[in-house]
Amino acid sequence: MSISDINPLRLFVSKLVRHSALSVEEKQALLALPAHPVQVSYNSDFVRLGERVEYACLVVDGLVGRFGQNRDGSRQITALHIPGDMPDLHSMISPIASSALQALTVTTIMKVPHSALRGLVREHPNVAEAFWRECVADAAVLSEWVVNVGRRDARTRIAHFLCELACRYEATGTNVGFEFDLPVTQDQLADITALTPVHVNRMLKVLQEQNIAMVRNRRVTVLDWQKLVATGEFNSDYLQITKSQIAESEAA
Amino acid sequence: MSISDINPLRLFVSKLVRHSALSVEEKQALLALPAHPVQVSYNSDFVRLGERVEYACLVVDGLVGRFGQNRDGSRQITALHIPGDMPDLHSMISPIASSALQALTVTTIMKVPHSALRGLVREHPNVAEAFWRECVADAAVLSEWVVNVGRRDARTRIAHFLCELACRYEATGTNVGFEFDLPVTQDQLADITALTPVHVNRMLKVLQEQNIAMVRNRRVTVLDWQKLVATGEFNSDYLQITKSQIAESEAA
DNA sequence: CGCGACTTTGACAGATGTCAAGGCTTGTGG
DNA sequence: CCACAAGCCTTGACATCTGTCAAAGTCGCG
Repeated sequence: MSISDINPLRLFVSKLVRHSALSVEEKQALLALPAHPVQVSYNSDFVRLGERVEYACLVVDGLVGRFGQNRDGSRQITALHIPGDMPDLHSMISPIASSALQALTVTTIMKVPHSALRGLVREHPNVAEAFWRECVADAAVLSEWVVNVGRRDARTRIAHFLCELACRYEATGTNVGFEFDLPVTQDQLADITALTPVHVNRMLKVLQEQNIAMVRNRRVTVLDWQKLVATGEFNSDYLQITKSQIAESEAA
Repeated sequence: MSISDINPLRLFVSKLVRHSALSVEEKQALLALPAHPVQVSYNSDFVRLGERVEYACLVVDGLVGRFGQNRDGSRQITALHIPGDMPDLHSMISPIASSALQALTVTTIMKVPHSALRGLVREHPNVAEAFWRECVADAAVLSEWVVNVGRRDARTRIAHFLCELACRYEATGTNVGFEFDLPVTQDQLADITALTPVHVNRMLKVLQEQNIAMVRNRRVTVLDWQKLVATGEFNSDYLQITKSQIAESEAA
């Protein structure tokens, strides 16, 4: 089953259910949200810094990065979003984009009008709370990224990122196991980890030589999950996902 | 007038009003929130990682850091909170602390029970929205910190931090101008900027030699604001504060 | 086949970290 | 009022990690 066969909103609802209890009606209202799919091409900004947006985006397929930029043009990805994520859910509350969103590969998103989101939230305060909680969860990830980029050396930093992504994919139930897609160039990985592409390359080589993980052809193969977690100093608590919650969300 | 003479909740309300329109009743309800002051001593964690908290904290006086930690014990401050901030407003929605809070100096906080916050929000959905928006604003700062720590060199990074703090203090109206308190040791500054204390010291020396800013005796003196902004590559947009909004909030 | 984008590698440079010693403040107790 | 201790700041010498530059190799695609 390809990811695109799933109702993309369903993925998002599963994600909400991981941290918020929703009634049947609330879930149905969410699934009934109007949304139209848009194909976004590789490397294109589909939300620009400072722009006022009228809709929030749901990632259906592909990968979306939130970008920060420097005077000298060097880029930093401050958040990475996989299918089922809404990278700018917060825009429904704060519609001036505080950073740009870019597709890191060919990706398809769905635009969900703010008007619909706001209507939904007005009817269902509990959903508002779930949305808010979702924003808080994203902030926890941001906070961990500050630590990652600030205080861990290159090899550790990359390992940590791979762990995070593996867990997040696992939680969606669509890309499970010790092998998953990472449709990202080493240049983009450098923008994620705040390293140079050359150094990313070196560290990936080391990770492979040490039989920890292999990144090749836009695909990650975890060779030794224990070691990867250890070298990444990874503790998944900040992601607020647990196996049991995943099982529960499946029933959504 | 000392900062502690102001009703601390008033500072917080002013902050909300910067981005959210609140009615008179809503403001009054906020100001009527029960809260009792607590003195927190230097370097003490008053919220621990993983702890379930029953109240959110309002910084009244002093400085609070949100901490991330590494296996090797090195620390990273992921957010800094000044008087008028609620460092863990989000805990009312997500009560398991995703990181520790520590006082960086002798500080006084007020504990506001979640029950009261949740009651208020139930009565006033518009306040819920303001709270949510406040959390989003905090996330925007986090995002900027990822860029700062990830992509700027040491001197730039420190300059950027000083600019941010100057603007945030200015917005509160309590610590205005080109000189402000920064009751923080160089070790703590290192934890904020993801540098070593030694290197922080070297860079502060450079900033002073270049007549940009002086940090001495827990106090910052901006020698040339233009230069500081330039060397920090600082653009205050992400803080979502403008002079006009400050004026407006004064009327709150 | 050949072009373009990406990856890989080596040699070298530069920024920041590490270690260690000494100087300055500040507060305390005699 | 002095002496001392503790914490903080400052500095220098040196180590290390990561960045820079440049060239060659690989891969996929038109």
